[in-house]
Amino acid sequence: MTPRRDPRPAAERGHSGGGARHGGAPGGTLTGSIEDYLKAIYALEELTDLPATTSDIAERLDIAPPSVSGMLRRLATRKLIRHERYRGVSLTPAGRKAALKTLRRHRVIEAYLASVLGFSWDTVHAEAERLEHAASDELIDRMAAALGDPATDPHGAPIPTRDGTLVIVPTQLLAEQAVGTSARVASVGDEDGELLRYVGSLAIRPGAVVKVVSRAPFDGPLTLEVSGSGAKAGRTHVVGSTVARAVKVDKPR
Amino acid sequence: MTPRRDPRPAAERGHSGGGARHGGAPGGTLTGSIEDYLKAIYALEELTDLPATTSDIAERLDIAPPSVSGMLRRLATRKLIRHERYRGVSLTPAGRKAALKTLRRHRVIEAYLASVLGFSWDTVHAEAERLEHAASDELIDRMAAALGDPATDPHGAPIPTRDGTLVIVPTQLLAEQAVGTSARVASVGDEDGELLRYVGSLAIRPGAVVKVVSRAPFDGPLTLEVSGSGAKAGRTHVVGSTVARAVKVDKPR
DNA sequence: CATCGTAATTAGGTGAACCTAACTTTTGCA
DNA sequence: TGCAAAAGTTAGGTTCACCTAATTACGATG
Repeated sequence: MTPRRDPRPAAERGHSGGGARHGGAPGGTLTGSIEDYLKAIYALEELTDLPATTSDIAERLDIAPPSVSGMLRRLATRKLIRHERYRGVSLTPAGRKAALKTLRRHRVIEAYLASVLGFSWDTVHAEAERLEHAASDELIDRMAAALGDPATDPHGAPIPTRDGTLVIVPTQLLAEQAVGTSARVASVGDEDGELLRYVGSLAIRPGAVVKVVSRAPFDGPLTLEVSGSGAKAGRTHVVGSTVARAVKVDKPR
Repeated sequence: MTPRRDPRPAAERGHSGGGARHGGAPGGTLTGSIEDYLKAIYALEELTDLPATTSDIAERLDIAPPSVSGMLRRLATRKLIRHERYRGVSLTPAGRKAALKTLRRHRVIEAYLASVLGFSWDTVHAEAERLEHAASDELIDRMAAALGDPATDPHGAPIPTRDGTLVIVPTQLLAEQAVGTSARVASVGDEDGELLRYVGSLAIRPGAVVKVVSRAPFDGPLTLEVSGSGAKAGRTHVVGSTVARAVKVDKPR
């Protein structure tokens, strides 16, 4: 029960304000905040294949644009992003690596919570969002190992490997499937819990096979028919055009 | 994949600096920092049955005394402690409740990491120290349930229940046992990983029965003999006077 | 090609949680 | 009982990550 901490000259302890207070940060020296920015920039780059813009990042993180500008300067100083003033930002290799590491943390945690601890897929995101900044590499690896190193999280999103590789299986938006064809749902957006509860109730989840019955123009809603033999099989439902990504199938497996 | 966050008038978002940025804090509205202070104050009160002093808190948290003074003022404002200037601090019922909640988080996490994910008892403390501020009540309860609501953590410390009750089994320091008597180890301090590896290697852990062979005066080291039938049984070892708490036994169970 | 709207930045500010240096209160001891 | 050492507090400063208001750059359009 003896505390007896190290008697460093006190000038060398927590010293710098706010952020990560305890020395034992999980990954490198990145604060949760920085990890969130990198994740957002990564996601935006993925989405558009173009440099992420200040206002997109701001909207995504629910932060005012000037705050983003300031943080981008810091990230550029740390060599995590390239930033051309008034243009946009893109991740450096170091930044991408950090982003993928955080993404791995997030998705491993989601998978573990859902598989082992019985969390529903609409609640894992919020929980993972906080835990991903506190969990050590060791913990993440043990959770992943306990699941047999899963390839995807509960929403179907691929989990980057320990060495930072992300296997991207090409998918299309369900809305991009030809009307009348069947497709196997690959993934569903993970952030909107309400949406997840809704599509879950329709049995639209990764692995489900659905047929696109009709599609309204201009990104309008889709009408889907759930295939297979479940209780919900054969029912048709109307959903938004961006709910899920999918791969075409010939025979419903 | 549509982010589309709430378009509040922007004056109502993260607004206040540093601390907990996203609204979804796990417990109440307490930051990790505040929880750490309350835990420390609780531990010091337990230890001495007297109000905790500024410098004790400072030493325990490895923070300069003036920083503690400042934080104590904030904690008093929030009605979590009572603070008499130049005297000391004691927890209010609200503060004690918050401290016990954090203690529960910490110990449930330790127990889970050790039992389910195979962490060694000398590494769980550091991991729990970070996770306890990020885990939701839901997660803690599910982890506890997965273990059948354990009564103690891997170091033998009691785990407060969901409703904030802490069952205290009276124990004495091993050093306080009469020489020649046997005692069952109840708990070992959880913070010092190196110490834990050492006493672990001697098979001194909760449940182990040891005999106090001799004791040097003035809180000097103890000589112990490990009872039972393990590989280490019968060996004698010399350890510090504060390594473990124990209860006397007549027949080694 | 001037202008106007939007996006991005700079300027200046806040609160949290830390720090050191200087000062005050308490306490232990001659 | 008096006074010095120890403990605690105040004063003033830093960094971080946010904010609003004001300004500047860009790019589309008449």
